[in-house]
Amino acid sequence: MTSSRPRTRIQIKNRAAILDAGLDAFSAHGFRGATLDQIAETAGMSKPNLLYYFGGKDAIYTALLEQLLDTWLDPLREIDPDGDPVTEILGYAQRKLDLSRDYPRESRLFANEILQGAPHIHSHLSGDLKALVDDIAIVIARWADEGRIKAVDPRHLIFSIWSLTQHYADFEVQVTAVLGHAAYFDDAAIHLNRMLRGALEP
Amino acid sequence: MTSSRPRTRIQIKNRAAILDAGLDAFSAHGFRGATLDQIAETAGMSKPNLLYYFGGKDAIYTALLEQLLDTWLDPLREIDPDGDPVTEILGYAQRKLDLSRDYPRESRLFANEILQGAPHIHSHLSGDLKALVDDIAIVIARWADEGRIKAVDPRHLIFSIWSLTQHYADFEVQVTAVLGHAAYFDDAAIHLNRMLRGALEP
DNA sequence: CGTCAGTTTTACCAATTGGTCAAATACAAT
DNA sequence: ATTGTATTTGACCAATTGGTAAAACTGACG
Repeated sequence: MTSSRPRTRIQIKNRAAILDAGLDAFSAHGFRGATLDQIAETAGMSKPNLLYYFGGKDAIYTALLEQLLDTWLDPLREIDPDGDPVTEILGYAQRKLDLSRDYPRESRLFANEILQGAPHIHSHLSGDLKALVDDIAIVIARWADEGRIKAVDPRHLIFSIWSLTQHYADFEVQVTAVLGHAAYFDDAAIHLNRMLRGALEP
Repeated sequence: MTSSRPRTRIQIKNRAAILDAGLDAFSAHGFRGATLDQIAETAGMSKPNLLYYFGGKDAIYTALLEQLLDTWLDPLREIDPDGDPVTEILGYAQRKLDLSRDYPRESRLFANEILQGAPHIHSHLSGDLKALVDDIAIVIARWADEGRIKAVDPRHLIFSIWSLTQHYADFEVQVTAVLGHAAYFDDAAIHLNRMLRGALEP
């Protein structure tokens, strides 16, 4: 087992290297498709050495998922129920798009986990995540009732924002191939802003 | 090697069973994560028997991808440049959503392939797919120029429709967990129709 | 210098994986 | 019934996989 917190500098460094290598592997090949040998090599150490820091493949994967879920929902929590509806929703979409741009591997790790049926985080989805979405949905429903945004299904609006923004990380290869160039996040931001504004402004 | 076309009834049946089992496995675990043993068991035959019909793991995967790409783009081709813009675009989105509902495994297979960097279909993406999107983009750009839909980046609009609709297949577990129930495609259709209409109608 | 926890390496293992081969069996046409 | 082809099986294999055990090394501190 892994001690709850790393102590020495070398532990901090090596655990970070392993998690980074694991993120590479798991986000690209999924849990079963990634191998410890591959992770160890990317991390620049031998497999037994890697296993000195993490109890096993599961431990690396679990650590990555926990670390991810911790920060993944923050943008949603930042929505201000007392703010301007369109500004708040567009701001949330922009923050999610920023996450796709800055943490594409994390986005793909999450996508892989969901694609595989979310075996490791199913309880999180129907627990914490559902509760948070339920809260925000009430706010959005109120905004719609007050006529400050167009009528909309709050939960499906949230799904839409998730899909629209995560797509640019998860399907990066396809987006790049179709566009013929790589730096598309600014254009995506303009497009999503304009499109969502059109969909929301009464 | 596999003969180009199956001949006997038993070949047709067994090849279909293998492809179906392979679709289960590959869509859930990706190429590397799926195993021949697993596919053979699901298909109800021994591994050597399976390998009598397909040259190897790659052959099954490739056959699935080709079969998929063949039909995946059809909805896009059905867009009528001379039709009503909003009707055509909303109709396309609806057809894509129908695909997500009726062929979720195929959608996940595609998502897995892209997540892994599209090693098997990269040339298809920057070839056929790009060419087709380029064509449609011209039509959409004209519609926008003529003021028949709001100003929009045509290619990013297509990405948006892809992400919005495929999300309901690829992230099914998450959608179900957050909603608390499973039959959501009718609601999704209403939501997407309303949202896209708001984003497009001038 | 010696010591001792912290770290790394070498050698290894059992299970799984993709795949082969030849023998055995089912089946269709004569 | 017999023959030739299509199909299936059982035995097997080399490579890879996740993981272990113990020896060897490192470096800070008394």
